[in-house]
Formats: sequence, C-alpha cells, structure tokens
Amino acid sequence: MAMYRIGQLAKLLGVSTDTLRYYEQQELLVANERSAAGYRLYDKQAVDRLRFIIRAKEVGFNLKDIQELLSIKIDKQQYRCEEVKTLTLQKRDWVREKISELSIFERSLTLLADQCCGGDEPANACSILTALEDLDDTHQ
Amino acid sequence: MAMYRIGQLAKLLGVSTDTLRYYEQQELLVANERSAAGYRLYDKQAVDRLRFIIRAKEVGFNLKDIQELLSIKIDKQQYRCEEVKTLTLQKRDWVREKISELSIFERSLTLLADQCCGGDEPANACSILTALEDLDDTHQ
DNA sequence: ATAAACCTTGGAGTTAGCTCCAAAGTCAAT
DNA sequence: ATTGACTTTGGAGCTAACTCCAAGGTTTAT
Repeated sequence: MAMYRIGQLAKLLGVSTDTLRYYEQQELLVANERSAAGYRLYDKQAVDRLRFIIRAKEVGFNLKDIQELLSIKIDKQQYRCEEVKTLTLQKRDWVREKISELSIFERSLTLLADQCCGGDEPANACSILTALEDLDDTHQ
Repeated sequence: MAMYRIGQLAKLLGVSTDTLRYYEQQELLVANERSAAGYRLYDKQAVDRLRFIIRAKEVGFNLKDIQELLSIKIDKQQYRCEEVKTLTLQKRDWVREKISELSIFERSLTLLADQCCGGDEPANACSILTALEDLDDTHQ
C-alpha cells in the first residue's frame, strides 16, 4: 500500500506540514503509522480524512465542528441524520448572524461615505467625523 | 471642572476599566491628568473622545482605523475630506468582502441542510457527510 | 562521502481586543 | 479604627488556526 510522508500529503492537498502536525495535536488527523525513523506515514484513508476536513472548512465549519463531524462519520450507526443536520443548521444560523452584523456595518459606512463630499478641502467640517462626534443618527 | 475617575468614566459609557487602560496603552485615549495619588482623571473632552471611539467601533472600524481617524480629527486642518472618505470606503469594501465570503458559506450550508432528511434514522447514508466525503458539487 | 532535502520535537510567536490577576496603595463612611 | 470600594502596575491568559524556529536525526542523490 502506498504510504505518504507528511510532506507528500501536505503537497498533495495543498496544506503545510505544520498544519498537519497541528491537526494531529488537535486529534483531527493522526498518522496511522510511523516509519522506523519515526516519520509519520499516512495511508489512503488519511488522505480521504484530510480531504473531508478541508471540504468542511470550505463550507464554514471550524475545527471543533469538524471534530464532531468526524466522530459521527466514523461511527455513523451511533448517530442520527438529525444530529448532522442540526450541526449544519446551527452553523448556518451563526453565519447568518455574522452576515447581519456585517450588513449593519456596511449600511452605516455607506451612509457615512455618501454624506461625505470626499473633496480636496481640509477635513474641518468633514461630515464623517462630525457624524461620529455628535449624537448621531447613523443607526436609523 | 468635573473630572471622572476611571471607574466613573467606564460606567458612564458602558465599558470596563480594563478596556480604558488598554485604550491608554494603545494610545487611543490617555487620561489628561493624574490625581495626587496617581489616579487617572478624565475631563469632558476625554468623554467625547471615548464616545467617538465607541461610535467608530459600532460602525465597524477597528482600533487601528480609529487611531487614524483620531489623528485626523485632532488636526483637521492638515487632512482632507478625501482621506476620511477613503478610509471609510476601504473599510466598507473590506466588510463587503467578508460578507460575500460568509454568503458562500451560507449557501453551501443551506444546500447541505436542504438535501438532508434530518430524520431519526442512523446517519449511515447521511447526505451531508456524503457530500463532504465525495468529490462534491457543493460549490456549483 | 557529503550535500540537499526531508523529517522529528517542543515551544514560542502571531492577530485583535480585551480580560483577569496579585500585591499594594487610597479614599469615604461608619 | 477599620471595612469596603476604588485605584495603581506589570504581566499573564484568552480564542483560533496556524506559523516559525532551533537543534538534531534521516534519506536520497551524486
């Protein structure tokens, strides 16, 4: 069976060797074997597992979420579809919350920028600074 | 002139005393005076400055941005409206970028959740896990 | 034989914005 | 006189996900 050393696996999936060692420390991906010299050796299954981790990150899960997903994935019998869906929906809700926080920023900043002449003159009466100084209505 | 001690100012604007000391260390808000015993004393101007900081945070500026805004605010003659507007627009663009990154997460997670039955049965063939395992089409 | 490229470990550093702590000094009220 | 609330400082710790480093051992190619 073809085994990968850490650098080969890293290159294959486009992560750093440091990241792989970090994932091992976090118990996300432990090398299944060591060579005589103590080198980490990864098999095909480990490649798949890392691919899973990377995909899960791409859709927005953090490493803690991914740990949970992995333990479900390993012992699917013991878990229900519902749990996986709940995790997914919880993460989606969290993402939605972040988006709406940022949208408030976006609106406020746009409003500020729109009010500002942006001209060459000194910022003495810059409407942005004024809005941030005074009792403001930015949030309405 | 009414001077505030750190705890009073903190309470007045709803931040912690630790935060105020941190802002001092970051040179955002330095107490203009010290009492005989070495207590920080803040005047009305400091209150305004803190209010400015809080408002700027509310619309999405980080402390580094705020430092820049403050130095413009202090010496308005030396700066132009354009610079303030540019800062504001840059921050808005950054916020927009974050939003669109999160929107990709949101779409992917929604797609995954929609495909999943979410039922009581074991997660053996859970469509979410499968999508993350296999060469996937989540991003299309 | 030796250089280049690879691997090991443990631990420190990064970013942002705080938050918490201990030991000590100060102030107001009882 | 003493309690309790307040303040000071310096420094450590927190979160997340790495990233970097040093000192050493291994493998591979020439």
